[in-house]
Amino acid sequence: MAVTIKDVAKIANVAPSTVSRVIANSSRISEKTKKRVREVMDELGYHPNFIARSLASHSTRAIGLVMPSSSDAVFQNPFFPTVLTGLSEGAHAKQYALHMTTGKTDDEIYDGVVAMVQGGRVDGVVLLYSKVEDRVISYLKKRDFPFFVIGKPFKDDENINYVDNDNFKAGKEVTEHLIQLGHDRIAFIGGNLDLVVTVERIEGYEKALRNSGIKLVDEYIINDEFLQESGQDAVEVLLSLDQPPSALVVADDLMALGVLNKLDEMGIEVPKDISIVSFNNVLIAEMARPPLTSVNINIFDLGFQAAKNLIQKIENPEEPIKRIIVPFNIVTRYSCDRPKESLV
Amino acid sequence: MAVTIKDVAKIANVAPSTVSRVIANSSRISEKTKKRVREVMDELGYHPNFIARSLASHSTRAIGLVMPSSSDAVFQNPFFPTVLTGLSEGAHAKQYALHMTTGKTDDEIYDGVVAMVQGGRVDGVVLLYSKVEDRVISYLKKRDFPFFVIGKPFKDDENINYVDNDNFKAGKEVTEHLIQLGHDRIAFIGGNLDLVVTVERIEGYEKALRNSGIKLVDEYIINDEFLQESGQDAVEVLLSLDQPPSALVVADDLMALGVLNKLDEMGIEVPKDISIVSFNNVLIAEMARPPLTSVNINIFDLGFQAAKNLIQKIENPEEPIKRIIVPFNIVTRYSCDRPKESLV
DNA sequence: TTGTATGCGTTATCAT
DNA sequence: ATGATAACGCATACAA
Repeated sequence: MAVTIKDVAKIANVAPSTVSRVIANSSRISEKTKKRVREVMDELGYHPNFIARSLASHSTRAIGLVMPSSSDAVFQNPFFPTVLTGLSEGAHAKQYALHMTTGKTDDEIYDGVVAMVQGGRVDGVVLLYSKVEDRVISYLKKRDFPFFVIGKPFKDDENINYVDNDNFKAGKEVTEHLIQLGHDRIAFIGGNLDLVVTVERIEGYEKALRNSGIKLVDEYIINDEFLQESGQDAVEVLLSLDQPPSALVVADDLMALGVLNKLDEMGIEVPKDISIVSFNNVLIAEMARPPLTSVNINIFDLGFQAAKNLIQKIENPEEPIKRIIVPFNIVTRYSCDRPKESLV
Repeated sequence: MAVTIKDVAKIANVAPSTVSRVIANSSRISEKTKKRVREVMDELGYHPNFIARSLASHSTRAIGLVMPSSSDAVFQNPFFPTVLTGLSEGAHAKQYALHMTTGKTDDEIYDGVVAMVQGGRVDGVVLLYSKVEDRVISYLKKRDFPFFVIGKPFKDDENINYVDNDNFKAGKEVTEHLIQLGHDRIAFIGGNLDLVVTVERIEGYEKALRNSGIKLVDEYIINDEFLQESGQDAVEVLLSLDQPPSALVVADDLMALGVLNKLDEMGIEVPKDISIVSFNNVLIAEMARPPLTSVNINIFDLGFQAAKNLIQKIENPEEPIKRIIVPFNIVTRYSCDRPKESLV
């Protein structure tokens, strides 16, 4: 058995409760006693037992992470490690640890969350956006358990804590960027329509077009999974139109890479023949040829803010519902240019 | 407060200990009682408290993950989420959860591990290879705490559980692949020499050359961080040699992407002018232009085996030291060809 | 300022 | 086959 509070107490000639108070740095303990006790702790290599502490104090100093199903494509996206880094630093700053459950199906995930929460393993939960949200969210709400969503929830978003970008605005600005360059045939290649992020970016895109008096073309909007293959398919469809677009708004860098490859295959040059802007600004945006103009959504901050604010909520349950909007900025690289007069 | 074992006991008219036995599905409880107790559990929505259980049973059913420092480049590498997926599935299969600590510096990481272990938060630990290993490993060994390393440890590897590929063999086969195509001016662009993986791949590379009677050229071996920029620098140096190489072995896909970009800039075509093979076979290997021939090291399995075998070790402390070698295979794509007679 | 006693929700050891 | 009771290691209300 490891050294416990009692061992320390015995050697320091104090009561266990005194040791406990020294650990908590209670103001009601004399400095002299503190010093002596601390020396003994060092001497014995004492470390508090988190489990016992949790049981007695009803607080674990751990926050639960609900991942998308591990079979999901999101896992392959560089978005994921980055947001994790942010979460991790946000948690670490307040001495919290991260606790993960995963599952291959939505049911497994749900069960994992329930076990984690009811089992008292965590003090709060962060949901990395995915489709399971519905059940998990309603469960957490019913239990009145502290949680934050990264990305905007499907519904009831006034009553749910979340951290997100202003994706409408991002979609709009990115489209305006292309309009300013002179484009008026702008297509949108997006992700899964079940995701709020996709819908909002499309709406921003449409708003920008409308504001500029450019008429919307239904065929210019294509949605599919956040995968690179779909990027490729989309390109084929778009470029076989009578009036192919001269610019593309692509909802994800990885998809944009697929688009880039397909265009290369077809002998179409970027940005000479067609312009591209994408979202997320992960490493590959920079490494693509040409380097992609991309919206930096500050993925790290998304995670960091989620952790930070969740912990605030945990430590102060009276905190009101919060919706944190992380700013974005467009990182201009070399994938956009003025339109050519004709394409193909 | 949540519903406890006592509440269930009271309503089911049994002792708390009986309920506990029902949860454990003890064979010494009659089916009739089990049924009744279970009904009450469902009725009340009972879920066992992990914390209390852990305290009493000295087992947390959680495994700790030691990440590289979050500022590290590894975090940017797609290797990371994939290995995490493997770990997660391996853990989940045995109903274990994952518990993460991270830190920005090696000291923070070390402290995190100590707190996690001494605090009794986890039953075992998996180290995702990094440079901190030294202190952390010696601490864990001293405490005789169950752990596995992903990747080969720096030293003392006969006494440490690890999961790894045969990187010597991989380096050798990949080089042979190029030799068979007719190359004899083959360079190696590797990662940090502090990493065992780098050293082993180089040794395999050298072995292959020696076996074929090709003499080693010092200038043909360049080592740097696992980053894309270094890939670029390396290319400049290599191609300015009197006898520039006709083929490159690159230790990581991400680096290879940097190499590819640089070559593209210089107007050198792959694989016509120069051939490339790389390692890890992450998504970008497939998405690069041209798609890269890469060594599939089965990253998922690295994680999965680590979790699985660690849990075995936890549940059966008598298990001997294990060294698990995960097989690899070369995935041939379009980045290799026969050498041209002259380059530049 | 410090000590004593009790409880947190389980599991485990004795009994019966 | 089941019940009573003592740990597990710590926090805290109450005493002193």
